[in-house]
Amino acid sequence: MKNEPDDYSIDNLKKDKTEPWDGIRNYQVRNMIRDDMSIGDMAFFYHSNCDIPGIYGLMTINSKPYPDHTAFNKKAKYYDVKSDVSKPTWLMVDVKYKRKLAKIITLKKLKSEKILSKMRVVQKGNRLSITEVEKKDWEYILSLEKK
DNA sequence: GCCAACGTTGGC
DNA sequence: GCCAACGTTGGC
Repeated sequence: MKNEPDDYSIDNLKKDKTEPWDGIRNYQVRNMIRDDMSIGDMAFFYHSNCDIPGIYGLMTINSKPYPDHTAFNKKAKYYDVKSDVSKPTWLMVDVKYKRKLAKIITLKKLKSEKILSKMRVVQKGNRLSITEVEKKDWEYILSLEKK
């Protein structure tokens, strides 16, 4: 799950413990939140659009999907006039801090690993802020932390 | 800051 | 329903 550290980083989450992952305004990602996420699922916290893009920490999904109320707030950055309170377009989940990685797994590193080349996050033109991680890739990435 | 890639919008 | 124009993402 990507976020810009200038906006909200792994250190912010460490301090806050849990946080609503709001601001998703992409249908593919919305569907992933709606259909594919369960409480207790693990996720990587990825820093994007920064000096060193990559995986910085681990967190867990800590809620069921629920309406992203920031879409109803005219003053919010991600206000969406088309999302109706009675039938919300956008959803979010709460995430819970687990730990920071001992070593940042950089995007550069991910790209250099042939075995991970099928991961969406390393593919050209991928713009999804949340992408699925297969179990084998998850485990392989965690093994890189210890190298 | 540049720009490729992609999603969304809206005229037709 | 097509597609040009525009906006956004995010690596570099």
